[in-house]
Amino acid sequence: MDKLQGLRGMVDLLPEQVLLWQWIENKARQHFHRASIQEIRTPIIEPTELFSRGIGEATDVVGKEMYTFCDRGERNCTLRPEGTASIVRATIEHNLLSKGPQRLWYSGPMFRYERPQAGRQRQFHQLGLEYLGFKDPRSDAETITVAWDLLIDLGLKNLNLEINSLGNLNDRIVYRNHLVKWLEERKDYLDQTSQARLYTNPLRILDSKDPKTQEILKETPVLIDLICPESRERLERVKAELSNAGVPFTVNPKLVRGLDYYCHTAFEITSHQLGAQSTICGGGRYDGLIEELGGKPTPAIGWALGMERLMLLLSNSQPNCELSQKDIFIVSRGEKAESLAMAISRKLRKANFIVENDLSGSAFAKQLKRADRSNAHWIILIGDDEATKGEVIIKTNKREGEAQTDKQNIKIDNLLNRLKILSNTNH
RNA sequence: GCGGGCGUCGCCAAGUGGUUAAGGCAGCGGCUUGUGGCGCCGCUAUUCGGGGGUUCGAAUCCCCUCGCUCGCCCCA
Repeated sequence: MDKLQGLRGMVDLLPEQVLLWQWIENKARQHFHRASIQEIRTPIIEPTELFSRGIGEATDVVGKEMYTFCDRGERNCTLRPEGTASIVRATIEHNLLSKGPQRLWYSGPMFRYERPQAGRQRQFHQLGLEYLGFKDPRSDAETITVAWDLLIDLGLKNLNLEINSLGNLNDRIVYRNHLVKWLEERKDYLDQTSQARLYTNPLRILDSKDPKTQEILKETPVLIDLICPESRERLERVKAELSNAGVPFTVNPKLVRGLDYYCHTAFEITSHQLGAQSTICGGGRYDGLIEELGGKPTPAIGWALGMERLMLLLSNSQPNCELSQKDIFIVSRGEKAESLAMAISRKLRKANFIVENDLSGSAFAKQLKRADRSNAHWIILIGDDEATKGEVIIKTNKREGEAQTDKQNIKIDNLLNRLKILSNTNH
């Protein structure tokens, strides 16, 4: 019989890792809550068209990375490769903007069919933020600041924030022509992929990691010099607000993002400790997307951060999320005692104690060994003798250096009170 | 989709052509049929990701395949 395995690029989160995830999720929830940002949850399957129209037909994500299939009703479906399109769809579908601008956050699995590597999986998780109906440059600054503060609060160090302005649609068309013309004159010096990209997606050439291409790009005209006055003003204001907030950043004129919908402000937070996939959080403004998807023209900005990449950084610095502490470990042997242990464990749980009941039926010595390792504060021990007398033995778990511990017999009726007293004096 | 590295027990591993595949941790059982971190003893891979081939003989060599991993591409 062959061993069954999970699908390539799909990763299980084991109990130990889940603790860290929960810790992060709680932090994030606090930050969002305090910034008046509300959670939204949308399905992970959407009509394929939502993404092909929203993200852009020519992008890699849509072109070759989507999990697309037909359901039994012949609908063309896709597992979401990112969150923004879904949020926009839901916002339009339920007319949320009629109540005014929306500050929303989401988290959940995304799917992209790529070759897995460090910081990249086929199912991965994003935590994201969308400000819909916000036009003022302060909204750009606020979203970025929320991301920054969260990451700092999580204990991350050595982060780099880069921002850029992509201008408006017209700016990009003008710039694109400009850039293509300029690069055509130097075509022979470009690397293969960049040459191929010259007419399909020339802006992405700016991102090339090829050293020779990078050398040429040093001289290249940059979009930021050609953007419209409105966009320039916005960038200046965003910079000013970030400075006011004490958030360090650099302007990177070559920062372009892979999804078509971005305009004006674009930004990325990266860490060199991540390997090749160094972006931990990325986003930007998408003023045209809502209209593109059938809503009224509405400005918006948002970002997403990769949970797995965050975990990668956090597992180096091991934050202070402790293993769940246990209050009580119950050891029992014999049918009468075992039944009593069942009843007691339930009673104690109702009183909010964290209790593990040993169900192995193995010898006392074995069960006690397990109790020892369980990190429980107290051990309750029940044999048939005790069960018959209507009592249990309670001991404190051994600590380092202690040779012996007190044990005392207690009537079952007094157990709960006794434990309450003990837990008040003990910790 | 394209490159490089790797794949021996639940985990960490030794072994690089020759009779029964080290060791450690964890697990289980015992010493102690009912009282704990230690110790001692025992058990736990007919099999080296899978399939085929070379050979008298393969975990060790060759081919294919699957998986993991790192990088390219791209993105969070």
